[in-house]
Amino acid sequence: MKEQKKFVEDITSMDVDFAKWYTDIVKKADLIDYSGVRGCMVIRPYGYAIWENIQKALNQMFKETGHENVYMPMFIPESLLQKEKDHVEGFAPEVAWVTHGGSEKLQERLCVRPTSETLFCSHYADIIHSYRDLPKLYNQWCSVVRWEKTTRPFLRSVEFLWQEGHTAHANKEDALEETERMLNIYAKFCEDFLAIPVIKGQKTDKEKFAGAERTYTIESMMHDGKALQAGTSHYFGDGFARAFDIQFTDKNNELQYVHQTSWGVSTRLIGAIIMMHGDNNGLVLPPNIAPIQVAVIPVAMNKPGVLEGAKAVADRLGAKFTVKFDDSDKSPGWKFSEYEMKGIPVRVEVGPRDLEQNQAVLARRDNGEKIVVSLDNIEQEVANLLDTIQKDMFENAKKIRENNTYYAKDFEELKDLADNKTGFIKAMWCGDLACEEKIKEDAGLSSRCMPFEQETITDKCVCCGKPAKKMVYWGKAY
RNA sequence: CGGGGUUUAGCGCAGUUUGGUAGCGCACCUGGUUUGGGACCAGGGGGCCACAGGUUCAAAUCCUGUAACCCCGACCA
Repeated sequence: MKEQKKFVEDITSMDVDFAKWYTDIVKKADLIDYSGVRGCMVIRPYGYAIWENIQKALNQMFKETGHENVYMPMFIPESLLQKEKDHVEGFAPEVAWVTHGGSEKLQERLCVRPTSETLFCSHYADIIHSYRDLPKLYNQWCSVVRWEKTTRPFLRSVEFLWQEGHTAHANKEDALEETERMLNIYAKFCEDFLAIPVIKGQKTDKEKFAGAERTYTIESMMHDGKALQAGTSHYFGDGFARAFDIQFTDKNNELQYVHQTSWGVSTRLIGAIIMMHGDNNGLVLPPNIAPIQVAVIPVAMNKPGVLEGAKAVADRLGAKFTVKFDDSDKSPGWKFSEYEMKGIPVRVEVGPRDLEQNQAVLARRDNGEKIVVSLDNIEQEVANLLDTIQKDMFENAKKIRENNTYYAKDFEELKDLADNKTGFIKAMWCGDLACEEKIKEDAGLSSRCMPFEQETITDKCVCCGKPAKKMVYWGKAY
């Protein structure tokens, strides 16, 4: 961020206390409110509107690739959850249980879904019989519950909103292709809509999803250099199919197990937007996801013609963009700060001087620049500006990531970087769990992913010096 | 789950040391003047001082316990 005048005094500066800055924004931009239940938040209209835009864009991409939306129950009988061993071990520590219905104790307790693999599998076992039934490409939008010990709005809460796709395929190749396809969709969505650059790669066995054979991930880097897993796509092989007995008859009249995938992104993406783009004046939203793209503010609106003139500009822009016209009797300065806090990409000021000269002032949220444009082609000017802002925000985010990405050739370098920098560290790895654990233990870094785009830094593992198998991104994560 | 902190009006806080009428700023309501970076004047409304027990003539204040939230670490979308 360039040196930018700070207009809003009651947001903690991000360089003073990043965590406090984050919670200030989340509250002051009216995204959430805390609720009476520990770790659960009220998502307020403005925050929810961002989520609705995320849903809208992703839903379209899912449907274009043949997926259908469904809804599964929120309760999972204990016996069902128990069916896949790795899966239950991964989730058991953080599930919430329902033990009573009214005053009656239940025969079998029900878990509130932490994720719905087991429900989809049990349903798929019922409805898949023939190769003609495949693939099954289902997705659901819902909330899930994980009894997290420490929580932060959007980044980690006890209940959160997400989408989970669950698909069943006739063979390994189709399933793997689906796993990659969905990861690519997530990556495209993050980059094109959220202006968040991501690194695509595979999780190590230690970090992969409970029950998965492979987990693909998109990893992003926040403003403070810490890593955030923005989305994951899992390949299950036929492990769940065997546990849940999901079989079909193939063309040769032989019984086969299906191969499955699952993939999800959550309201955590909203946290990513905040931490990626926000500044000391508040939220900064990429135009492609902002619930309000343009705020039109009349200045000195009791002067003759001003209110009407400004309203006319707002109406014209409203035909092409989502526009907020604010004719409340707050002072213009108050409105400027308020819409900056809320991250609205473009502000249009219309005052007596402007109307006299057939012009308006456009102010960019991302860098504070103001330009004066003619009213004649203001729609085009605003369209261009929104476009430029979206691109600049992405480029800026990329620069932050580049400036905070390091290389380590040996353990000493790795440790030194871990102690003195926050960011991604690229280093070679032999593939042994022991080394991954040692790096976590001694340097405080977790493996973020083995990127699809591999580089060769050295031929030896950064930890043990044995021959390296993969280049890995390491970092401190949210 | 460890370590620290907080809890008084919608929000942010003072008052607690030394017990004695519940306060300030912002927000809110009414009327008026204003408006190019969080306007001003006047009037007004709003509180079981987190909860439960004690001590006392008297408790926001002292004692005991409980809960919620925040921050920092270990585990996770």
